[in-house]
Amino acid sequence: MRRMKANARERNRMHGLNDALEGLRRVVPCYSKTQKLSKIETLRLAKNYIWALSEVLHSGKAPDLLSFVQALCKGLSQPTTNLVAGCLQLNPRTFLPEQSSDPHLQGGGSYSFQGPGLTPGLPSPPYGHLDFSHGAKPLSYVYDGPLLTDCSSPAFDGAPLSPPLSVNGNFSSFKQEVAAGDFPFGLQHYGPLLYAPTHPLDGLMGFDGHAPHERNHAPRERSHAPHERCMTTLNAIFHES
DNA sequence: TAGGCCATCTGGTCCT
DNA sequence: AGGACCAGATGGCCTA
Repeated sequence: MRRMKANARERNRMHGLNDALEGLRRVVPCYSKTQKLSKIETLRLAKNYIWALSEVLHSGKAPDLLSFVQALCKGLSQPTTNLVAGCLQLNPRTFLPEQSSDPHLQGGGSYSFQGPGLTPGLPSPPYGHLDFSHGAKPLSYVYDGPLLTDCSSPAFDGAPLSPPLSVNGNFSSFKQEVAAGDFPFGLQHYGPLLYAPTHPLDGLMGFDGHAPHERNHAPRERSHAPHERCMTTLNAIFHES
């Protein structure tokens, strides 16, 4: 009997852990209900995302899109990298050195974006890590197509991405909390690029089409303090640049 | 079929 | 003593 009770507690505990992880999935880039990131990839992407945003805050400058995506993808598996690239409507081959024809990407060298990287002393992921020999590239380098997101149009030439993903899944959980012009983390900087709608929040529905209010969340209290200060700072940074 | 991912069970350890 | 936390083992499911 004690063992059964302990098992039930452990089950509940793990469910709580999974719920928290699902919450994390919703706030990192590329949230999709149909193509869920694995637990480990969710944690890695979250770590990269935090680091990339911190870097933006620290530097006070808006990063170019390629640097940002590279930071996000550092240490991620190839499928997850494809997913992130697909979310941002980029061709992963344009920032994966082993797949690029760019002479700058050949002959080794390390990507100068000193991201979170691998924890010293810990084994490398089995799938390797991104190793860039070039610095940031202008946006036109990575993407020369129409800049408006249209999930129905081919965003890149044949790179496998199934099912099609929308960047709009990103930040979807903030939709109910953020007013127009107050987009989290200043990403309205990329509005014309990433969001087809004119309103910065119009595109926040993920491609699998659930609205945040459909989720079974208890109404959350808005926390104004550090979160909003952060947003304000980042908004200012993106607007200035 | 192998490998990745996951949920669950289980026993050990630590904390209250 | 009981609960929380952790890591190892196991089996199921899915995909390449």
